[in-house]
Amino acid sequence: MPEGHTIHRLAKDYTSAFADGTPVHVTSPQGTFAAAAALLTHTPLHTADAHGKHLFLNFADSDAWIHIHLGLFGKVTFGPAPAPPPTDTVRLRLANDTAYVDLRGPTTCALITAPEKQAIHDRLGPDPLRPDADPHRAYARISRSRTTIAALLMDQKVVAGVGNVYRAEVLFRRNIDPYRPGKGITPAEWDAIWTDLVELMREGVRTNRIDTVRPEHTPEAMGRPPRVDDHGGEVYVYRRTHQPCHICGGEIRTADLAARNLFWCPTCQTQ
DNA sequence: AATGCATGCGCAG
DNA sequence: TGCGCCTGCATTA
Repeated sequence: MPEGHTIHRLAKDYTSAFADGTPVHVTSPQGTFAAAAALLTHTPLHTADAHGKHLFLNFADSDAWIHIHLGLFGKVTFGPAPAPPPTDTVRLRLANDTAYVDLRGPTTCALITAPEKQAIHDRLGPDPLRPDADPHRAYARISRSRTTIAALLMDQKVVAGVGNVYRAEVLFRRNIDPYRPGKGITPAEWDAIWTDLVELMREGVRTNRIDTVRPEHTPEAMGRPPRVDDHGGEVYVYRRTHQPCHICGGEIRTADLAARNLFWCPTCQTQ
């Protein structure tokens, strides 16, 4: 689930469901966050903010923030009131008269101060989904680095919010060999990657899934049988190992890169 | 029932 | 580079 688009979407969804000025019932059935929940409960949610894969919730009359990071398998479930009895893995539940939302399995769910929140912003790279993002900051690091562009795109200090799916897909869309060192990436190439990330991730926020296949390459447009990728979006290479490339028909390859699975088409990605 | 795997990340060495 | 951590689901036995 969680790449940056998911988190920005969650910020919107938390806001629209709970930041209406009415008090929110905050609980932590699983227990770990119970003390903090008790401090915040019965106050209204004020704002939600997202930077990369980090989500922040702020409650009225409090300068503290709930800092949430979903990690690899954190999940958030929204539903209408009345909320069902929580299962014992629910780390954080918000509930009001109309809705509830449950958080399970996050790497992080902690109450932090405003300076601590700022420190997180400071250590994250520009986020293609934030209006204040400066892509040149990312390029300054990339253009100095001998690390592969595939690894750099996953480094949250370089770019915030890109995960394994967007990494693989944007490199495919730009025909870029994932193993090229960052310092070989030209300003024009980085500009194209960044522009593509902005477009793809905005679309991801809107649809709440990752679709990267251009209209002219859909199975219908290519005269191929319809296809459903098993993670809920239409993609070119992510988890399509040994399947035919939508464009050249060659086999999609996979390899370990920095403890993650990399997917790419060696025929198309030669730039 | 047990195992493996995942769109993540921080830490030790 | 490898390990642990958070959870749920699919696959294997």
